[in-house]
Amino acid sequence: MFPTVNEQMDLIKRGVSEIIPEDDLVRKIERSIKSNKPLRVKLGCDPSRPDLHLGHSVVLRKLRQFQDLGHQAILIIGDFTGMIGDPSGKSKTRPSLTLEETRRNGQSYFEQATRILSTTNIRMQYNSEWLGKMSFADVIVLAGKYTVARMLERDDFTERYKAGESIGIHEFLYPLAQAMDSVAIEADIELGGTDQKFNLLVGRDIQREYGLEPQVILTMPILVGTDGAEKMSKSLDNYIGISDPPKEMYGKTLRIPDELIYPYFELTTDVSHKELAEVKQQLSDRSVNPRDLKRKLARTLVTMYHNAEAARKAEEEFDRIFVQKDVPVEMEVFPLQIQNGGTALISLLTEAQLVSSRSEARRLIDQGGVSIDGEKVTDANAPLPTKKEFILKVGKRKFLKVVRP
RNA sequence: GGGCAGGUAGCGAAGCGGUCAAACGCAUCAGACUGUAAAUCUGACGGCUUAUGCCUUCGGAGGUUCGAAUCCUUCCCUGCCCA
Repeated sequence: MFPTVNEQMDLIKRGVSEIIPEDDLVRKIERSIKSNKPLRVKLGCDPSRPDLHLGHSVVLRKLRQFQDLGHQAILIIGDFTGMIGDPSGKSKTRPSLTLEETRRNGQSYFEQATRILSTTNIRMQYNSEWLGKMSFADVIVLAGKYTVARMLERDDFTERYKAGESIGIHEFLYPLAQAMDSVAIEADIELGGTDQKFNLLVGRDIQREYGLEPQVILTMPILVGTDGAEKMSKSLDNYIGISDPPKEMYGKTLRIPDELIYPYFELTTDVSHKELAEVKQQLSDRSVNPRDLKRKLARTLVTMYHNAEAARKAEEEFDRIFVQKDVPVEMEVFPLQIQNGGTALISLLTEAQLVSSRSEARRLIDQGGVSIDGEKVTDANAPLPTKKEFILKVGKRKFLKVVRP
């Protein structure tokens, strides 16, 4: 029923950053084969930001591989911490989510995750189920199993401590809470990004404390965002969402810096070892225009999350707009209200929400960022064309078809 | 509980009675160049019917002053040291 140990390890090791400890993993797999029992592979999810992007896909894809090998995927929705509200770091005390909201987000997370995961051997659990039942005494007992010194080993704690920044006591509790998830579901393996390494390791210690066999931890590289600098995240707006419409997904991909072409191929697509090596070669000897590799990457991604036809169309549209400098085939239509005065263009820009303030509209016009039917508008007070409809372009890629009633 | 140092625009960080909507850097946006890449250059970067004009901002609330981000009072928040 299960592939052999070697076959399994071969697939599992692909693209991972670390497996700790590797021989324990081998042992667990051997035992799973012998007893014909799937391993429980855990992945924790944060329900406060339910929009999944390629960054999440890296670890989800790894989880999918475990499923394909016949193992059991367990998604833990961290609704408990979501309900408390996590004021850690810079983010001002995040309003706590209600139970309803966490459920809704959890559901949405699940739906998106199953664009990558198989729905057959998957389980989703909310951690409030067990964390919510713990008494204060239970928490103190749990807290007693770890020490401040060990907590401070975590990189970001060390740094913040040295820098004299605040660290809330509850922040020490989160790794422990996460560890309790592993205890509750008796995880065999826990996946996470490399930035999760510490938390995952705490899980091992705490499982041991509760008399369980420690989980094997498996970390995946962190995907750099489209800005080429920071970790991909929605709040930094440097992400490619797995639910992004084809055109957007294609466009965003083509806009990534060249250095990301290889890592993106490696971490977010299924291309074979051979193709990967080829890409690497082509990038280093410049035998292929990096743009073409990027186009291939973009097509691959759109095909994965949509389909080949969508990818073809997205590429066509992209070329149309940016290579031929033409306008999109379809664009949003804005019915023009009756306006008077010479500032109608500014009003139009704000009303259509293409800019956030009138000052911004003026600024854009002054800088040549606005055009009507391909003609740059330089005078903010120029009247709008009187024709029945015209095309407004704002910035590099915002188009609007304006029609008169 | 005591002492000290801080809280300035998305972030970092100047300013310490008028010339401050607030230097500078980063991020961002627009333009040029390109492969809508990178790098580079130019400009913008609180809001308003664009105006050598007005309005709202420098943790909160009061106060002193012709005038406050800058001085005083008080409150809140953060860090460090001592207990």
